[in-house]
Amino acid sequence: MRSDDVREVREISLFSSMGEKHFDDLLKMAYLQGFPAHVQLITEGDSADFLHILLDGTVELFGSSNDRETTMFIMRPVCTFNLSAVLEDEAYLMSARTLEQSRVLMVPAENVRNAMDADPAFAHAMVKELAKRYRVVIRALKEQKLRNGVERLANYLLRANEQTPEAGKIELTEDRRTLAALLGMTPEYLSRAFGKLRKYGVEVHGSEICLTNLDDLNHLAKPNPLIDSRTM
Amino acid sequence: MRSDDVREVREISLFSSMGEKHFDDLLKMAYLQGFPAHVQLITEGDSADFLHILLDGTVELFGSSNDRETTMFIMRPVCTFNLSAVLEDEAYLMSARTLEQSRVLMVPAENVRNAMDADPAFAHAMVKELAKRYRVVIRALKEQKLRNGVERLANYLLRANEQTPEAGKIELTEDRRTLAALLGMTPEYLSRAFGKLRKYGVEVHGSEICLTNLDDLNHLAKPNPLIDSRTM
DNA sequence: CGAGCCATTGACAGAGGTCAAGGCGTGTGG
DNA sequence: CCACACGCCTTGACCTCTGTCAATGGCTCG
Repeated sequence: MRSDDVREVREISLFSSMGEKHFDDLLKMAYLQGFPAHVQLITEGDSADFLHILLDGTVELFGSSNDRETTMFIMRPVCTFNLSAVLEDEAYLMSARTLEQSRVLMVPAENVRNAMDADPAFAHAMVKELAKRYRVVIRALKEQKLRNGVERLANYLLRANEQTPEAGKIELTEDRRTLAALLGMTPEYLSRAFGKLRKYGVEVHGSEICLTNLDDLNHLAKPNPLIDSRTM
Repeated sequence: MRSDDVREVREISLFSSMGEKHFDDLLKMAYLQGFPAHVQLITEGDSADFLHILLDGTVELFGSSNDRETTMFIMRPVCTFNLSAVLEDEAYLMSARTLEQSRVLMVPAENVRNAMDADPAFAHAMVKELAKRYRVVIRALKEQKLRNGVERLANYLLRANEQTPEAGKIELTEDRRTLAALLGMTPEYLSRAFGKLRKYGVEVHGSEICLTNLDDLNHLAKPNPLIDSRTM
């Protein structure tokens, strides 16, 4: 790794509090690699050789079974993925692919486990990261079991609206197919779900969505902080 | 806590490797409490004051939103629950109730966080526990998104069959309502799902289920180790 | 023996998936 | 520059999955 990169990595919160020596050991044999869009980084079932840390770009975590596939999460920097597989020294449970050009730091799993044992500050940061991820998954499972498709879309739009610069105007960053899989439905049904939201003030113009009646939309979606406060 | 209880708790794997002093500190102000069946232990949204460790009995974790409720997990000893809320010092994301008479160790959240910082062996055990729980949830989310109701039931039966003493003969431990909620469906649909499995050799006699044609059932269920290997 | 809870069943309705067709934008090669 | 192909999104028709509501019957427990 270039020394510029090392400095950059050093500063992200996962590593900033760890000891110098342990940090150097951790990055031994680590790669900081750039990938184009639509490259598969991880295949579920493979043994967890590296902890991946997304520094730039977008990565999709997805799962497959029996010729079906579903998007589990869309990851944006800075975050780790498949940390639990590394800690447990087991197979990855999710596959990963880039959705756009991305930079990923790949740290050998062995190094991570050693650093956890050697450096309490790093262990602490990893625990925080893992606990945070855990809560994201619990929220996703609750959403999947407690809401129907239209409600999931409505709440997704309301969450996106929280993070948008201009309130009421959302720019969808993922294509329809990916969004549908993330929300747990087919692209066809997603189209219809948008249709059903029209009378709640949701206007669709390609990847730009306008919310013109937040009261009605909130009334339909009934957002719940124990499901929707997802700081990912 | 009685000294008998302390000895018993000391031996469970979460605590066995930690230092004597840290163990004593951890259990300060801790309660080991027995509960009858059908008692609510935790309400989602409350702040996480205690780490709960199930020593005997059965506990159901469930989530609610908008007048709906769903069973998230059925916990059997020995295991922790709502660990992530304790580590993050945030609100519980799931409620908990006993399904049968149970004994639960309740450790003040503050003590857990202190012990994590003070005792690397304990921190290590907590990380393992958290990583294990994380993987259970990921599997549950994959199952929910990648399988329909009948397939979820079929795979549930196959998993139960793995842990039963007499192969092909399963004793269901939860009532139909709870099983249905765990599998993400209504009790009525669960009944019909059992009906659909009849021609795959699934015979229902109350809480006892016989699997008389494992080949056909496997062919329908298509179990997948990345979803079904759930050691909970 | 009756009240009440639970599981099942039937009839029906709505949610959501599948398949096929068509429109629209984009890129490419002639 | 245009024609065409291709991929993506949408729409319609249709069907399956799943939920709702009501009725029934078995079971437990007073």
